Amino acid sequence: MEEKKHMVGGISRKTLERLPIYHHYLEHKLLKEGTETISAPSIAAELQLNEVQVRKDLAMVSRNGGKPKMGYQVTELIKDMEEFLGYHNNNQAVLVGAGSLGKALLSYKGFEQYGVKIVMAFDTDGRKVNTKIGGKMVLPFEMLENHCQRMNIHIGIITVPAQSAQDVCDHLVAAGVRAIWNFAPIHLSVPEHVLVQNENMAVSLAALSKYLYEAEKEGRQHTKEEDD
Amino acid sequence: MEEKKHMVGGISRKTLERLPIYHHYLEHKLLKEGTETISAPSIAAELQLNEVQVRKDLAMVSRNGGKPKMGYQVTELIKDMEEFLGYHNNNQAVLVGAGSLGKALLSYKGFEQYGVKIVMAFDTDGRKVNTKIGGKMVLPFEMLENHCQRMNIHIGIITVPAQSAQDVCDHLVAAGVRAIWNFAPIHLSVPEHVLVQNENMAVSLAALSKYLYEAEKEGRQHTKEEDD
DNA sequence: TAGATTGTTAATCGATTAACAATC
DNA sequence: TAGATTGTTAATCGATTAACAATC
Repeated sequence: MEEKKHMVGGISRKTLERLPIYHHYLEHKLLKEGTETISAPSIAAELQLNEVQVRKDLAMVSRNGGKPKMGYQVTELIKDMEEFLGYHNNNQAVLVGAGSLGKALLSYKGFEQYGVKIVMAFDTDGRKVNTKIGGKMVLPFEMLENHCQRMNIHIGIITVPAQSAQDVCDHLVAAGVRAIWNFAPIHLSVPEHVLVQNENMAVSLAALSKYLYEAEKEGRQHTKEEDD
Repeated sequence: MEEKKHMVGGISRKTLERLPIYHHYLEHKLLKEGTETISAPSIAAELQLNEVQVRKDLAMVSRNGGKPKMGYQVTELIKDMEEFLGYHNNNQAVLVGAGSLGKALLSYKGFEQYGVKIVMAFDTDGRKVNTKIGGKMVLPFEMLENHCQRMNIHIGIITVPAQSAQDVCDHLVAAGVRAIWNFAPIHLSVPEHVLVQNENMAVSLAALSKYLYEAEKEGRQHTKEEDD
């Protein structure tokens, strides 16, 4: 019964994160240069990744594999990646919390390409309710469960403040949502069958800032040593 | 000379990501319950993390450590975390690309708490230039280098489309920026001394969607087996 | 004291990287 | 053929988890 959480369909989360980067690179490369075949080492060099890592990732998704000396057919590789990533899946998602971050996600065009479509939003703020953002209706929060159940929606996005996030989460779960993308900076408690992915914007920037701070501290020390 | 990239000031990236979660939990707990001391095991239980992991993380940031049987002083622990994370650093950042994502980041209140402040934005779109978003001026892109140099800004945020990202990145580097938070879904080439942190919204959602898809596929298989 | 909790050392686990035989 | 590239097995590396002695 126990599943390995970091593996999904035999593929690691890390690989899954790299695939769209390859995909974007390949599409662009193809469009610009019309290259027909490409090798793992050349991708690795371009994206500054390890050769073996790229080879393994590609081996993971490629149906027919590559040919020694030639590499992979670009168009075929792109197709295999899209298939693997579920570009054609058309999963529907709802968003709760039409604040500035919610608005940005509603307006963001990049999701549909990956097979996920945000179909509507919910908010408790009367001024936002019944407006359209990014072409999607913002509905009153009370209608969440009804709509999600009727439309059989399995993905929920939480962009409400921390204090209401758990409540929103509970309603999403009650409405049958199985996967939650959480932007509130708190830990959500959910039943075992529900997936939660946390995304904390502030954390990312804080980490970057901390890195910079430490790097510059080390830099100053080096400079000092050199001055001696 | 070679540095371990995943370590910064002796702390791993993973730990750095967990610290703000502890911080938020502690502040909230303190505010709500007025608890004076807290133990690593109780935090671990609440946040569904491993006990040892929490203990190690806390040992990393805590100045005076905890007392056996008692645990940590909550207020002290909060202070140590803030100190460690650089809440009081007041790093300045600029953002390039005032599209919907850029707007959301400009309006987001959560960054300043972590010691980072976005002070202005740049865009090439004449309709956006000289407006204010989230209280911050949007200036013409041509003024980027001048302003960044004069204000000695070291953090840049890229929220432009993929095709202009490398160009924007080059300008930021030329302007003296040392750390870049990149939302464009491409690999940026930068000099060795510049830190790049990639953030791809679509990838996160794609990964979640893929997980869900696989989980449901497995679920269906189980159901089938049970049906037999 | 007894026992909860700390801090640390050792074992495990996963992901990355290196090494290499197979092959076009 | 020779050599670039693939796919895979083994070694390394980091992060997580387990075990345990120290201590209040």
